[in-house]
Amino acid sequence: MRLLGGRWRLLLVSYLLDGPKRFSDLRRDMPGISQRMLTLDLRALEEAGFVQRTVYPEVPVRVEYDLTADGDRLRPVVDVMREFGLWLKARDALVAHAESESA
Amino acid sequence: MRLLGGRWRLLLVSYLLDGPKRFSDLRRDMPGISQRMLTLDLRALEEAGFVQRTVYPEVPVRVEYDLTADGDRLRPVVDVMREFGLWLKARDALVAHAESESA
DNA sequence: CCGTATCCTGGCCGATACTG
DNA sequence: CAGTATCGGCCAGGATACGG
Repeated sequence: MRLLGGRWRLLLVSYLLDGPKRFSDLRRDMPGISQRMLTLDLRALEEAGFVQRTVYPEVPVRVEYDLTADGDRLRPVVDVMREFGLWLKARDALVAHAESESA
Repeated sequence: MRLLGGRWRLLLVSYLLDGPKRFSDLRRDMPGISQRMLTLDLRALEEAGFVQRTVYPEVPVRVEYDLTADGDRLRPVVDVMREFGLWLKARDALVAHAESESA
């Protein structure tokens, strides 16, 4: 939980599971995240050995983020969390519907 | 993550998966948690419909916490997190060992 | 035994401005 | 394009004391 407990990290990993992404790709995928948090979370995942950062010295510069083999170990975690999240959303929608019926 | 992101909640659920527990049982199981956080997290899980709280009006009073059917849906989440946590711990132990060798 | 009330601290996180 | 620097709000979480 210390590693994954942040608001964005697991979501970030879930996008990287699809393949390498550029910084701007991730910003687009995650509307609402600040540049600062994206950087901080990427750095934390990099230090933990889950993300590989590659800089291509072009102009303008291109930076790619990719999961390492260790990072790919997060796939089952992401999958089960995603499944649970969907179920939870469906359940709460049902509850809300039932309440509007009785009202 | 909003629901489960706290430091203790998933651990709390993992203990409740074994069966109903009393407040004092949970305090024993989770050394380091404050009475305050235990209460707050139990209340949050109760409000979310994952935990059933039962008060037995004896003297002294006995209170039991049990997972609901919905709460039991967290079992796969707990399982996968536990597995990942164990793997991570083993990996970091290996890394620490390798570093002490090279030093 | 099972809490609540109160106070306090650290760090998550966002907003904004600036740079190679 | 891909960041860094700085400031500040807010809230999770801990410590302590008290109550039914």
